[in-house]
Amino acid sequence: MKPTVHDIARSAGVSLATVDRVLNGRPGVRSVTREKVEQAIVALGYVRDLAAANLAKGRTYSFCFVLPANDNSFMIRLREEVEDAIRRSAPERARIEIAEVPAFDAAALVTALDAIRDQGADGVALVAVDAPEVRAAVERLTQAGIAVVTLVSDLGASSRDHYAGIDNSAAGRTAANLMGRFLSKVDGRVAILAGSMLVRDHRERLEGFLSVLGEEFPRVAILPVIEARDDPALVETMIREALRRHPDIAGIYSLGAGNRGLIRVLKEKGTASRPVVIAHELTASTREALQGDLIDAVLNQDPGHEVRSAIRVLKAKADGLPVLAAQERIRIDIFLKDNLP
Amino acid sequence: MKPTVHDIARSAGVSLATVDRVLNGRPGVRSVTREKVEQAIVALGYVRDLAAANLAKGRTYSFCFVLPANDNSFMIRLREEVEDAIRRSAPERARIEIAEVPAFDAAALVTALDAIRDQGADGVALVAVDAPEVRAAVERLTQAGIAVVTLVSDLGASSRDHYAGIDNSAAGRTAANLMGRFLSKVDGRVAILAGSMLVRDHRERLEGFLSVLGEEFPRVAILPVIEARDDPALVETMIREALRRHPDIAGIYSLGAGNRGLIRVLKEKGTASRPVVIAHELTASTREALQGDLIDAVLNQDPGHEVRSAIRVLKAKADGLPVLAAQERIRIDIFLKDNLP
DNA sequence: CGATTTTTGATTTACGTACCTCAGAATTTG
DNA sequence: CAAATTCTGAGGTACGTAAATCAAAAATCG
Repeated sequence: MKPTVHDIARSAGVSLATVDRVLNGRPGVRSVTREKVEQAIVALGYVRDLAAANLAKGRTYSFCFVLPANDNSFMIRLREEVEDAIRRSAPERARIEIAEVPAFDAAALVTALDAIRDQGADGVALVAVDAPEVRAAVERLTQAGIAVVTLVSDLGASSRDHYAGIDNSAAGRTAANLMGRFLSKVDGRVAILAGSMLVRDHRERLEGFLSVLGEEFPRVAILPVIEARDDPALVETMIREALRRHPDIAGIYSLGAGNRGLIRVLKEKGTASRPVVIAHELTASTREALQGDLIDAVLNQDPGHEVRSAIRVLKAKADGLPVLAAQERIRIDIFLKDNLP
Repeated sequence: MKPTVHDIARSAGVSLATVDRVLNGRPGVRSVTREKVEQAIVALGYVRDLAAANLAKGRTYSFCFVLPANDNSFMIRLREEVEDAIRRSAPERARIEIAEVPAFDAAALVTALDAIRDQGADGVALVAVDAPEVRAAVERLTQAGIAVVTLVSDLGASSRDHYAGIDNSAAGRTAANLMGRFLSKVDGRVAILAGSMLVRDHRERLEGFLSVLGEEFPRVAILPVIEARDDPALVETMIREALRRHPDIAGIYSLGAGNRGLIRVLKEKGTASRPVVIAHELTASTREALQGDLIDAVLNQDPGHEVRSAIRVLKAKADGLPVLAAQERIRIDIFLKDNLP
């Protein structure tokens, strides 16, 4: 049988109250006695029953997800996943809230974070905008004992407790590897389509892509990066223009969002004469394009996993427990049309 | 505040005991009263506090993992993951045991399963051998109210509650897609290396591989399947022989285990003149081969995820709760050297 | 109708932990 | 050495649910 506090009290020759004082770091225990109790804890291999403890404490976790008010498919999915989690949070003693902030707006994000700190919470998950003032706001949160997890997009060198998202540099490198091999003996140049170089994840993907393509596939030439602000309409016109001006485009790496526009152009070109295309995020449109042979591969991060992982980590941090790194690693899914879920 | 049994009793105008009778399906409640209580439950949105309930019941889950006594890297990892889970099971009111059975031995597996049924347990996870007598034994388990999850290898058309493993047919198709594209303009034939066609997952991978390669890359010729019983030494000699007899081998799909032997041969050939190689399962040796440019891609199933998922599902089934399908889908990881974890 | 059976209520104990109070013991201080 | 202070013990209540007992009420039967 699993040892309980009673067993420890008996084994250490002290009362229940003293064991409780030691376990919960309350004052009023001589160091000699404290050690006796601690030894008994180790000897018996006692582990506190978290369920019972939370029941006794009447503890409810209070978490807040700060999400950008973006309307691209991915962010919509992400929000839905959080809402799903909220629905499932009832029996898990967790109260999860969503705070929406304007996208790419560091100041608004800071305001939201400070508001959370003032109201109090056990943990915060945020899609980070990579700016010094955001780093400072996160610092204030952790200082206040609030667990902080960055979601999807990380915050460089900050005091956040955890990052629930993919390794974007590895994603870029992987895309380059696939692109290089898919192009194989084909001659031609590669176009890169990004949202904005102001966002950390896009920058990292680009960097990884360029480094591997340069090192391992030096014969593949690269066109200047096209920044289309993740906007389908803008993507469409810019890609159309690029293909017109550079008829030798043999590959396109779309590392941001707004792929609907890209896919419209590809559909016109047709399956046979289109370039090799690698894109990010499995959405309704990229999935359809994959199945219709308009896109060759989609690199994906699963927003459901990211949200659930963030919650698990926030809970663990709130309880002062370690996290299972292997479980919380967010993987880069590579989807071809043959392994679509 | 979350409603409790007391709130329901008050709201339905009955006593706590009656609410308890309804909630736990105990007899002695008129259907009129039962309905009153059930309406109150719905109206208040009551959800039973599982933690408190388990505490009260003193419930401990008892699960058993039936694993083949195989010594390939993958099965060793799988066993380690279960052992890790056992270590972490203390605070989770779960008692997990491992039962080892000879590999590929349906009779032994049946004996083990029946023994578990006799001893009693809440759930069983097994690496299934696809045989009618195993199906029958699983049927007996589920009849006895024991949850059954197949792990890694499924059992066709059986009464198992869940399968914690990858879609092997999709894995084979994906391998074919990558192989076809990596070969690109190269002429030559593809060799397929399998463990045994008696195992369901190998059969499914082969099937998927052949179908996509045949349909989408008809110019790629395929050599007869080499069965090397997942044995590194045997793999080595058979592959060496195949390469000698067919100097035009341009690709190798290794869909089983024993890749150490394959890699030894590849190392001799050298990075430049080796064929395109796609293998399964990320182990120390395949990882090294990937990094050393001896293998092009590794399709992987994460044993840690499989084990944790199996446990989550067994718990849910034991509690009569639904499982989150999206969370429990085991994904096919595609590793190139650029996205190794 | 009374007797019997079924249904319901009231109450208690328990699970393992947290947290509180109060009294008494041990220790330190003046 | 007495007084003040610091520890420690004993006991209780609570969290939300399960499970049991026993008595009372209601329904059903002959």
